[in-house]
Amino acid sequence: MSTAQGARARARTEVTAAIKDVARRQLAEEGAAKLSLRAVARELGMVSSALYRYFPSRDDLLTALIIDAYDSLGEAAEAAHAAVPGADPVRRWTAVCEAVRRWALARPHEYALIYGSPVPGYSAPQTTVPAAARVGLLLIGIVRDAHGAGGLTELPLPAGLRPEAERLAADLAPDLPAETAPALVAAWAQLFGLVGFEVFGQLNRMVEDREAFFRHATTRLAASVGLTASS
Amino acid sequence: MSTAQGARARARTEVTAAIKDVARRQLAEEGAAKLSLRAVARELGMVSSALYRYFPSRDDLLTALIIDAYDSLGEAAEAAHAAVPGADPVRRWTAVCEAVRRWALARPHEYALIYGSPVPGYSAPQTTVPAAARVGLLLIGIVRDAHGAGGLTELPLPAGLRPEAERLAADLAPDLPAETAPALVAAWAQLFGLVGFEVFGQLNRMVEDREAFFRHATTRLAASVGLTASS
DNA sequence: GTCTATAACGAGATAGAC
DNA sequence: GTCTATCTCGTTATAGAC
Repeated sequence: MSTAQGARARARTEVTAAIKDVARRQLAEEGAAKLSLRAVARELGMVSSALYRYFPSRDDLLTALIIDAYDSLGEAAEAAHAAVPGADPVRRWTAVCEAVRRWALARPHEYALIYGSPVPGYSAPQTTVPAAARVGLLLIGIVRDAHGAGGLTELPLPAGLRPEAERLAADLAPDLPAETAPALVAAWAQLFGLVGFEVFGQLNRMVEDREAFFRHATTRLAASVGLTASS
Repeated sequence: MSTAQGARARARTEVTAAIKDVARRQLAEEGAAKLSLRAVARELGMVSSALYRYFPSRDDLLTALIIDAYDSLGEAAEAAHAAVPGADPVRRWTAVCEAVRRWALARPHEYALIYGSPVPGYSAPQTTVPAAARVGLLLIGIVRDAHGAGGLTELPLPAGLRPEAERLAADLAPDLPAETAPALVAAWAQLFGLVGFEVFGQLNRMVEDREAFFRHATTRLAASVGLTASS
């Protein structure tokens, strides 16, 4: 973070990074459930007790890896969003979705860590929330911009969902019409359904041109939250 | 299977079932990655080598659990489908989606086994494919019936996706319009995105009335494959 | 033939004494 | 920080009971 750090502090961040790198490799080979401080220490030529100076417990190391993964994904999504020229919200939406997909395909094990099965015996602390929210906030921002430009389609909202929609909207996007909020949450979950199916192999032997399939599906997702082209 | 089985065969199926029951409990407690033949044997008062009469390897036990889970889910979905009175395809669609959701919420660990992160070092054999396909085939059948009744909405199909759409349609539903096939696969993946987000806790502290949220989202999924009410 | 139990292998994790 | 004794694991060979 800060550029001016003493040699001691720099050494500490370097060792911390090395620990996380090795842990990530173990994640890929054995899965998060078997992540073991001892094995990480062995691979680093350290003794396990030395690791506790950097991470107080295995769960804290896991938490750090989870936050890093969310942040890396969020960064990739934000970079893709920023790189889209023009103001077309559908283009921005699909660019973010594509970035999520590419990130997940490049790092399937980190994807599994944050969007796969929960790790038995581990419960993520609140610390992970801000990093986890980045992609969602980005998607909300796209819809908000489109709404500001007057280009949001109206969406259906059954009477039974109205209370929940208003609660959600108050939490997530008070400036958007209430019916947009559940549509956004649903689209967000559905995006990760599409990505997860590809990353976890459920599309094997079924979809071949995944690029085209995914692009079409996410374009229709954009429509499902009220976005229309070049508004 | 066959009702007329000797005492020997009955004993065998009973022991097989007991092994799987204990294994399922271990799945819930430790996760699939740590499923251990020895621990299962210990809990059954058997010796580990005896299990090899029933399952040639740990992976074969895992495979059996996976197939059972897919079949249990498929059965629940098919029962829900059969219980819907009338011919409204949207009602049938949402009933199947609801059944999938309820099944997953009641058995989160079995859900994780089939739709969560892959088990490290394990690769599912082709034997799992028929059981895994049941929910998908059910959804295809609903759309096919609606199409037969002349009640399918037209769907957009970008030029770039046409070859893939036709390949998919030839594989999955030759009697349906080509543009329906990718929409169906996408809706299928998105359904499990919605379910997975709820089961794995991603909706915690966000969506409260999950019943209403899910119903609305799956109703809109039905529309995304071309279904309309009471056709 | 069908099953269970004993014993063992090689590999890896783990706990504690030093 | 190191070493050792003791656990776990999947899997196999073998011998004996029904």
